[in-house]
Amino acid sequence: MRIGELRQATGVDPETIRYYERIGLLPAPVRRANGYRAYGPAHLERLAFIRHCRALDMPLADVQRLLHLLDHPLDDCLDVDRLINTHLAHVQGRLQSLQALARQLEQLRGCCHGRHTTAECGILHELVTAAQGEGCVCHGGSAPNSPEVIEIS
Amino acid sequence: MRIGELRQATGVDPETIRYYERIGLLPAPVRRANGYRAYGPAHLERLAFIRHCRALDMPLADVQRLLHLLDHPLDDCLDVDRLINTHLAHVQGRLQSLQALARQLEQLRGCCHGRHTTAECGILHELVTAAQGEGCVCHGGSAPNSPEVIEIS
DNA sequence: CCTTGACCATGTAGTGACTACAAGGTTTTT
DNA sequence: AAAAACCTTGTAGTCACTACATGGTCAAGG
Repeated sequence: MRIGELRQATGVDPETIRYYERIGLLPAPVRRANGYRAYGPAHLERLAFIRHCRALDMPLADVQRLLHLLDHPLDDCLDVDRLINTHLAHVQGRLQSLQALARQLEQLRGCCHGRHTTAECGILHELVTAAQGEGCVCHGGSAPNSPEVIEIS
Repeated sequence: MRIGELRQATGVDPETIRYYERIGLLPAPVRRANGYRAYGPAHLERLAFIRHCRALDMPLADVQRLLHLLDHPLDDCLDVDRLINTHLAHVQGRLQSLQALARQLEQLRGCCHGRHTTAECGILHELVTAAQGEGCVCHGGSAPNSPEVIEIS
């Protein structure tokens, strides 16, 4: 299959597929006479595996390690267990800080009572005074730093 | 105050402070005779505001907009309300997908029964078959894509 | 006076996981 | 024959920093 057909089958953008190849995550396929990449079912399976791990929010480095373990079936599977546990702890930590975050934002939302100018805006007022006070997240806590939610079709 | 004293006061790294100045988030302060940046209390307040918003996981573009609204007190505060609501919806969405994620990982964790080779590893087996099946996250769902949790001291 | 160390300056490049071009070649469809 | 849809490579942009290289400035100690 060509790269476009692989997209059809997996929903992964060709640019992303080539990116995975560039960083050594997906093995380089053979080429047709015209230079087009020719993928087989093994590529399809591997790409699906990668996307599944990504859907579990694993960093590509972890996916790389899992793929390596898949390729070496005699290795110790304790590594897999450790990796999953570490990742789960990471996710749970982020979950907790996100929950604290949502609570803060919900409180904040109640502060703007639809007045007219930003000078009187309760939210802005809250933000300014909270930034100066001690009881706010940014004085001694940890906070999430996550850009965007991606859609995996 | 010098940039180092501003770090003392806010816990923000000088490199980050200069970065904020470079992208126009923090106004450029006056310079001493030797070229060192000289900050006043207004900078301290503004930087604390930025960090507080960041602790609420707002992207810098949103912080920029809030700072603009702060600088123009006669503007409509409905914009503030909208911004917070949009951001909260975003956070809540990410919270939900993270929860689904944690559940998946917890299930997965139970699949490795400490056997010896990765060929027999239940987790890897689960991951491979799930990637091929229909009932997994990556077939039609959305997944979080967030690198790391930052510490804001 | 000299050195050491801490501080400050600028500019550039790296991170992760893509995404978006630009500039060109190929194949299929109209 | 022309247009469209596809493929190739390479480079640069995203976000919010972070790290480094290279050099200037300043206060304390010997």
